[in-house]
Amino acid sequence: MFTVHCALFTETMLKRNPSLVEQVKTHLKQRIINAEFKDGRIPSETDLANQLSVSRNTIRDALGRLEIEGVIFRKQGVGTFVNQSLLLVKTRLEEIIPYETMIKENGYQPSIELVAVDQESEPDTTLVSALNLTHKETVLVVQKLFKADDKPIIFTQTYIPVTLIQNPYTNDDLLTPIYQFLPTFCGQELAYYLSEMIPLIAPAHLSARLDLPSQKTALLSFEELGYNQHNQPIIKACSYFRDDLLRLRLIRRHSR
Amino acid sequence: MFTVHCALFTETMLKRNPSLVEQVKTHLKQRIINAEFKDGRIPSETDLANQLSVSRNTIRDALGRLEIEGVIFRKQGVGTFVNQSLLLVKTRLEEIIPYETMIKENGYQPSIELVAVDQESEPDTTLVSALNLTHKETVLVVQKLFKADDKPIIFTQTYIPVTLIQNPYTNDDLLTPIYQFLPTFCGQELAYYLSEMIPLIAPAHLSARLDLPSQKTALLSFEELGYNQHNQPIIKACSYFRDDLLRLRLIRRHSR
DNA sequence: CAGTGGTCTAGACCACGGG
DNA sequence: CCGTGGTCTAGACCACTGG
Repeated sequence: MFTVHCALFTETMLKRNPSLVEQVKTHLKQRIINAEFKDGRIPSETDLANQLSVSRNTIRDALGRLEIEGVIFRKQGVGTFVNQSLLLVKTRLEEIIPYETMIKENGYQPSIELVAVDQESEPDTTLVSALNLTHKETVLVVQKLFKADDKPIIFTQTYIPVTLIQNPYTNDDLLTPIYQFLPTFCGQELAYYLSEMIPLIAPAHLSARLDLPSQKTALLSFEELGYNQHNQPIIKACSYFRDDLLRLRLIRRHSR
Repeated sequence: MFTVHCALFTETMLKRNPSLVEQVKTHLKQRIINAEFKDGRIPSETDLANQLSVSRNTIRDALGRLEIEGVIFRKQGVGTFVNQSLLLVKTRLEEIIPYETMIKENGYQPSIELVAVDQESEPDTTLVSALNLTHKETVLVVQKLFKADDKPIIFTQTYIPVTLIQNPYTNDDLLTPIYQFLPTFCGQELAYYLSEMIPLIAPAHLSARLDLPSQKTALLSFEELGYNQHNQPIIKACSYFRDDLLRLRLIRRHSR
C-alpha cells in the first residue's frame, strides 16, 4: 500500500544507507512489535514487495535475517508467521549487546561503576600470545561493575593494548560499551567476539564484588577475544555473571 | 576451470538437492580444508561463478554462509580470505552437533552409555507448561552418559512426551542423537533449541556420575527446549558438562 | 584507474501444502 | 488447483581499496 511505502521512505530518506534490505527489516520488525499482523500471519513476499516497491529478493533477504533472529518463521507452501515465543526472549548471547541494555531488557534499572583502571606493563604470556603483543607492550586493564536495581550483577575486566589507543579519553569514555570506545579512540571496529563459557566457583574477591549471598556460589564467566574487521585479535574481555538475576539464553540451529 | 566444474557436478549429480548453493558451499569448504588456496586468498566471486558455472548470486550466498560459520571473511574492495583462526575452533555452541562428534573433534575417543530409561507419568508443572502437555501425559525420560577416552564428560537427561512416539524403538535407538530419533520415530523435525546456560555446583549424584575430582566442582549445564518446524516445543533436554575436559565456545556478532 | 565485494532488480521455475 | 515460500539466473550499478 502507498501509505506503507511512504512510511518507509519519506520519513527516512530516499534509499541507500542503511541498505534497502536493512530498512525493510527494521520496518517489518516494527510492524511486528506493533502487532499489526492479525493472527501472526505476515503478508506474502510478493505482496510485501508490491507494498514497499522493492524486489522480492530484497524482501526475502530482510525476512531471512528476521528468521535468523528468531522474530519470524516460515512454512513452505503456507506462509510466514510471527514467532511470538522467541519475540519474548531477552539476553540472547549470539548477539553483542551492551550489558546495560541487557539489564534493562530484563526489567531492572541498570547502572555502571568504574571499579579500576590500571596499566599493566608486563602482561602475562597467555595475554601476550592471545593478542599477538610484542614483548613488554603495556595493556590497559579496565574493571567495571554493572548493577541491576543497585544490586551487583556483572563484573567485567577488559584488556586493551595501549598502542591501539590514538585519542585522549576520560574515565567517562571507559564507561561506554567497548565496541563504542574502540572506533572512537582506537580507530578499530569490533567485528566479533570468540567467547568461551566457563563455570566457576566464585573466588573471594568476586564474591565480595558481586555481593554473593553465600560463600560457595556458582558463577558463569565469559572469556572473550574481540577481533577487528581484518580478523586480528585486538582486545580481551572477561565477564562474570550472577545467573540468579540474569539468565543467559541462546538459539542453537542446524547448520543445514 | 572445467575440472573444477566437473568435480562439483558429475560426481554428485546434475543439480538440485541439496541446493546448488549448498553444493557450492560444501565444495568450497572442502577446498579450503585442503588448503588449496595460496595465502588464504579465495578467488573473486566472478571467477568462482565462471569456474563453477553458476550465477554470482549463488556464489555469494554460499560465501555468505561460510562467512557466518566463520570459515572465511571478506574485505570490500580487496577480496575474500580463509579465516584460519576460526577454522581451528571446535565445539561451537550456536550449532546443533551430536555430543559424540563434539568429543571426537576435541581429540578424544567417544563412547555413550544409556544410564536409564524411565516413564514419568506425572511430570512436574514446569515441564507440563514448557511442552504444553495435557495433564497426566506420560513423558519418557532418557539419561545418557557420554565419555571421552572412557572418562565421563557429559551427562544428559532428555524428556520426550510418549504421545509423540509413533513407531516402536529399541534402547539402541535411544543412543542416537535426539535429532535423528525424532524424525524416525516421532515424525518430527528438530528445528532449533532455545537454550539456557546455568552454572552449577555439582550435586552429589552428578558428582558421582561424572566422576568429579573433588567435592565442590563447578559445572556448566544447559537447559534446552527443542522446537519443531511448526515452532512448537516438543522436547526438553538438560545437559551437564565437565568443562575441564571440554571448552564450549561461541561466536558473538553485531546484528548489523 | 581497475578489480573487488555490496546491493538491488526482474523474471523464471520448482516444491510444497491446503482446499 | 492455486498461492505460498525456495532456488537460481543475468545483469546493473554502487562503494571501497589498492596501485
